[in-house]
Amino acid sequence: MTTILVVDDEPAILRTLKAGLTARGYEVVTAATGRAALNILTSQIPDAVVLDLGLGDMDGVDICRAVRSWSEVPIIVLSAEDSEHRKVVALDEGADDYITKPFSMPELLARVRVALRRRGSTTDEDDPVLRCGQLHIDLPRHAVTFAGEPVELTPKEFAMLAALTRYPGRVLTHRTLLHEVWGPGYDTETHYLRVYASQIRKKLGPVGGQMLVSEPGIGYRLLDPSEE
Amino acid sequence: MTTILVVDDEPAILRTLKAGLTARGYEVVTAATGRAALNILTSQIPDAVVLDLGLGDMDGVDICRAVRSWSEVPIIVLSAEDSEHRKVVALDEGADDYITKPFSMPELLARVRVALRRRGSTTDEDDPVLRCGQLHIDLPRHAVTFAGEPVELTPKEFAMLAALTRYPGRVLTHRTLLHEVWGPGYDTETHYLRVYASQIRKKLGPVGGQMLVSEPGIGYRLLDPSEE
DNA sequence: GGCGGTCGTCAAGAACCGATCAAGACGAAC
DNA sequence: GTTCGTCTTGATCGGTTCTTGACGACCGCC
Repeated sequence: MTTILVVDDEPAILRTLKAGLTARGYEVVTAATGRAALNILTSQIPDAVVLDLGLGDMDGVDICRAVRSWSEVPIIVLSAEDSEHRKVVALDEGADDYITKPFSMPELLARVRVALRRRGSTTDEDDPVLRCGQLHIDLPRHAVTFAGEPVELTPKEFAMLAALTRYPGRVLTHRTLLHEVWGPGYDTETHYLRVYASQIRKKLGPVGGQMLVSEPGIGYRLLDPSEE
Repeated sequence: MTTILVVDDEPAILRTLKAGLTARGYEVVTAATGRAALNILTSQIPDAVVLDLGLGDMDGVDICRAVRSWSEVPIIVLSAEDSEHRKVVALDEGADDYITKPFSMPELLARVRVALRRRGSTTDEDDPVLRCGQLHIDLPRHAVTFAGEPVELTPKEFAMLAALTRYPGRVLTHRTLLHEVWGPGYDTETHYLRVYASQIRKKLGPVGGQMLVSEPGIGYRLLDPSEE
């Protein structure tokens, strides 16, 4: 879910913006004061910020500067002033875009899309990898290694092991696992689990295989060595 | 040295822009036609582009779209038209900003700084030639070579191979590939992928063909020799 | 010790998926 | 309108994976 923080002290504009953005499927968080906005931005960073410069309690430019000290979240500034100097200052202090009121909703939405597009394309960090002891599961690559050695798993085997690795050390019930891997309607096919548990253990080798333990009558669990 | 490409067919504006940007220490390259601009952009990618939409020989939006197929260079669009629809289209087709003429030089400079600031933080060197082992893909020219030998690909084949080469060694899911090449609405047509994977392998030859491997049940992947 | 329940392993058939070939549909260029 | 190249769709083959059944091991309980 893409979340957008909208900051404006005029309830009418706030309402319009929220409606327009929500209609496009964004999750909208609102703030009516600069203080409230900063509070939100220190706890959960949204995917973009739409910020009215003319707030009651503080200058929008100060908010830009403050936010920029800890986050690169795109900021789209709205302002009633068409002052060139104001624009330049806001843009230089961290705003990514500056729209002069009155603005059109389609244009604002287009500029929001631009801001989000950029964010999406630069998410070039390393893959999120699930770990449990020597077991590494790279979800986007669908690659599994144990003690550095690659492990070849079939799709179902992979799904089952990934489900277990998501909650290291915790028991997943038969039902939960079947639901996760086979989908609904397989709640009673516990035999599948035995077969796949066996194959996974075999493929993980004599050492790794011992990580996958069954809790009789309940389900399966992946031992988390960091907890022992 | 920071280089900016300025595209405008009116000599007077071109001169003004060049003077303003040069005074701020940027290296300025100019083009008076869309064709000239694309020529420059296929060989050396500047750090930012200032593009007038109203060119004599082609529509600026088409330039945006074309450039976006191989580069993420920031594009700031200038236009005499204040049409909302035009703005939305340009922004959605790849423009990063849209300024309506007449504009002020300080504002333009501020927006150029915003564009460059972003680029600076995403150390994302913009090479229009993708490489993966002996495979070279020249995006702007739609040219592919393997081991120096040219490979003739159809548009769809090219798009699919380019998508894979953008992430060497990574699995792209069936969904992702279909989305990338055929657009939304083809999520289930995995047969297309098999047909095209087969054709690409054939055209890459016995050696190159082995680079394209399928991850059963998941998607396809281009082997990255530098990783093995 | 016998018995029912659960778990683990093995193996075979079925179902599915991927690769390839080939023919028809479609669209652009002339 | 014809021709050419590309895209789409169908058919088939070979291989892998999934499902299913059989069987033995283990445990707690009567």
